[in-house]
Amino acid sequence: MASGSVETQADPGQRAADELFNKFEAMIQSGELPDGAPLPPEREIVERYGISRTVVREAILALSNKGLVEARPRFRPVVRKPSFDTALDTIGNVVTRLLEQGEGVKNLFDMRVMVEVALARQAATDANRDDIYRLKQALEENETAINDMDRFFETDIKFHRIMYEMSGNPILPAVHRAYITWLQPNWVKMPTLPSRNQLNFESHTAIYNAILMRDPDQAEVATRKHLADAWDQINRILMESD
Amino acid sequence: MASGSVETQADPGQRAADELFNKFEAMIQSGELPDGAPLPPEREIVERYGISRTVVREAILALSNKGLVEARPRFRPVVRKPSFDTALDTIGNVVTRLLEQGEGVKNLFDMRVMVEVALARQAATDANRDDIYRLKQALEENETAINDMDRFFETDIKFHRIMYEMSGNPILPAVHRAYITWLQPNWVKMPTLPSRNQLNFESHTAIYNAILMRDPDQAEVATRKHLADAWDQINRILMESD
DNA sequence: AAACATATTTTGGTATGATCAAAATACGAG
DNA sequence: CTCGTATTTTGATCATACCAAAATATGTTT
Repeated sequence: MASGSVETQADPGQRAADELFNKFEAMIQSGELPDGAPLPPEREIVERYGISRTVVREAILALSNKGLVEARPRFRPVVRKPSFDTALDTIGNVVTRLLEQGEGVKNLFDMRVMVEVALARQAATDANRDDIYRLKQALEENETAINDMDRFFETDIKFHRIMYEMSGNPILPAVHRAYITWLQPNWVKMPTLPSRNQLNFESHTAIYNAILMRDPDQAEVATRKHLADAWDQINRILMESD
Repeated sequence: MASGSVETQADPGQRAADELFNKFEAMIQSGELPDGAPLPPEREIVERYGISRTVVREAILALSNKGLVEARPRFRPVVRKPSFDTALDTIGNVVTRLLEQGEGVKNLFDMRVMVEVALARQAATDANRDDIYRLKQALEENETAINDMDRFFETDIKFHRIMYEMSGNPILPAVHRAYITWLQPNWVKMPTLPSRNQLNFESHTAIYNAILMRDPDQAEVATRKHLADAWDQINRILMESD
């Protein structure tokens, strides 16, 4: 298995750019380059490390591609501390392409259903008073927004977000954001009607009630129904555009 | 708002390298550059598109960073058709760093539990004869390997993999692979004993039986217990190394 | 003729230096 | 102090060159 005894720690055969990349990655990780700070000018890096600009650019490119810094075309790259969010952002492009083919969207949506069902069950079992309060809050906001398309959209997402947050696992809100980001484009084409808002609000209520009653099975049923409705609507749109 | 009349379709402000990147991405997507094919030499690309090598390199760099091609240091980059697997590979580095801090590993593990519980429940509800046969097959392989550490390890993973595959959703096997890849490093330090293998095999059996009995609740219980055991062992190791 | 060793050519990685346009900054007028 | 303009920085791109490793061609041995 092991190949040699070259002990430059990781892999010695790496290019200079990789080495620089690692240095910056470490600096970002350690906070020496705080979140939001701009990277030094390329030429400065060049002389500080005694390497060519080519290498510097490639390293920065890599940082950018991996989401460790945000680099708008002509601007100084800005540090973005890595998080699960940025990690998911990084693969956004690729995922988007993947979704375009075959059952892509359906598969991702199914994953979402799976996760949300699990969250609902978990909530029904474990949610504490505070969680439930927050959920209720969101539900009420949702209700007051039934006639305001934009706000309903927002509060709808928020209700779900709280479900993800209730898990207490910081990975899950990131997953939620990813679902939103990746599935949204398929949603927006959908004409929103107040009647649909009303329906969705009722679905949310059903989920909330099931959680309140500490009934995982009911929470699952309500969640499935809610998402199945949503899928129906999406699906109808997708069919039309084919 | 709108700046100019530069109509390079999408967003004109992109760098030359991005443009080239997109071209290659399209070629990969369309199969014009089939999976496994090496990219043309840099200098050839240079003259074909009339751009500088800098740009070519940056574009290739980006392809590499995003996982669309695989580029070992001194070798010609090789096309790797994007898939959920490669997408997850892409963020592997970052995720690994993220896991190192705080409750990272625990959080990812909890996600895994959540997903596998959902899979087990789903399997108990939906698994068809063929699925169950494959699972049984894996279970038997698992049993015969109890005294062979390496093979047990393999068959252990395979058992779980089949659970992920049974979902019929191609995203899930990719997720499984990601879990394995990201959590593995924390596992390997763990001394494996035949007695532990025996225990794990029994856990697998319990899950299998619950699915066979079409009992989602029992499938959930068995899965939770199995993974909780695994976590106990991991945790013990992590504690020691602190 | 096949296998192997060696000489050539190709090609990726890196370094320099230069140019251009846009961004950042300094500066001066109102 | 604010705003517009002149300077300076700086990112993006290009052209060229060199080196070492990889790919390939060539010749030698069995």
